[in-house]
Amino acid sequence: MKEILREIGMIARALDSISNIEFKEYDLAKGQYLYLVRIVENPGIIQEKLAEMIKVDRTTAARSIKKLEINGFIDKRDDEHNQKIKKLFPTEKGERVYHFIRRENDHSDKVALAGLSEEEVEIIHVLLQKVRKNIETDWEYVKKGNKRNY
Amino acid sequence: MKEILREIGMIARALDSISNIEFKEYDLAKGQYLYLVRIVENPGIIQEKLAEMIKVDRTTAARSIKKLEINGFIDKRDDEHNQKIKKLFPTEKGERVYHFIRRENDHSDKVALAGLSEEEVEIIHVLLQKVRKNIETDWEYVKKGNKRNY
DNA sequence: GAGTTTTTGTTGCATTTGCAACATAAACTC
DNA sequence: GAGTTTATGTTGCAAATGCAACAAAAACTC
Repeated sequence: MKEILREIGMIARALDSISNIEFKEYDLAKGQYLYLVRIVENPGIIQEKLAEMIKVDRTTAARSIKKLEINGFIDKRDDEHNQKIKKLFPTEKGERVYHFIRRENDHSDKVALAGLSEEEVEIIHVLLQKVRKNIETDWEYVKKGNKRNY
Repeated sequence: MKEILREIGMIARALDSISNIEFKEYDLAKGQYLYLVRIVENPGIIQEKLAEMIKVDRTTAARSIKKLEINGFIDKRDDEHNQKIKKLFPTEKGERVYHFIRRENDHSDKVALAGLSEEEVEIIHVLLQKVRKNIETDWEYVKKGNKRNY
């Protein structure tokens, strides 16, 4: 069995660690950059969907988002037709910081992909998307309290 | 810029989340499976190296390992020639649980790689190793307090 | 081999994380 | 449309996480 997932774990932890260190400069606490980029790119998204998108616990997302709001990076707005949901939008400050996050993330992407040809980048991208889709099915299944069989 | 790293982050969080839920059955707390598998596969490793291998903060590793010891999954042994280091070894209980972890991890690998051909699995494996090597350089650099330029 | 730097390990503290458990609006069922 | 189930959001804990700061052994420098 090829240990794909161990490699992925190492890469993800290393990157997350780097980002968290680098974003302290913008007063973003651990993990908050994840939420902010998605809110900027998907304005109006609700936190439940955001948690699914990022693959993080609902309650963790709730608290990170609350903190983003308190610190003025995003706004929560009521929906006209649905009283229950709160749509998320970036503030101007959030938009501004977004550009720094993108710059950093793009740099990390470049570093990570150094030495790969364009075709290889294309291939790994496609394959990773497949892997992600494969695994998110199980994630949702297990998160809902179901038991996998193996 | 291909968003490779975002895919990797999603996959890693989903997998980690699944594993943590599934390993509670064996009284392994969040993240502990990471350390245990590496100790079984690299008996005698010291915690500093383990932290580097996993790509986690030294102090986080220290505490996870302490808990693994308290709960009887591993032993810490003194080195004959070096008073400072403590070598880590699995106990019988640790070895036993290791097999369940491997079974689970192998299953996750299988799920993740469903629909990929053997060649594709080989390719993604090779490419991920390259990416991991690329990024671990930066991780060590930033963890030591250096600043990246971008 | 004295002095310096690096390696390895620890503890204190503030923060994030996530499961359980709850609340209520919305959607669905009959 | 009353009753049930699902979707969305929250709060209370208990635990993991990670930075700062410290300690001491080991390795290096001259």
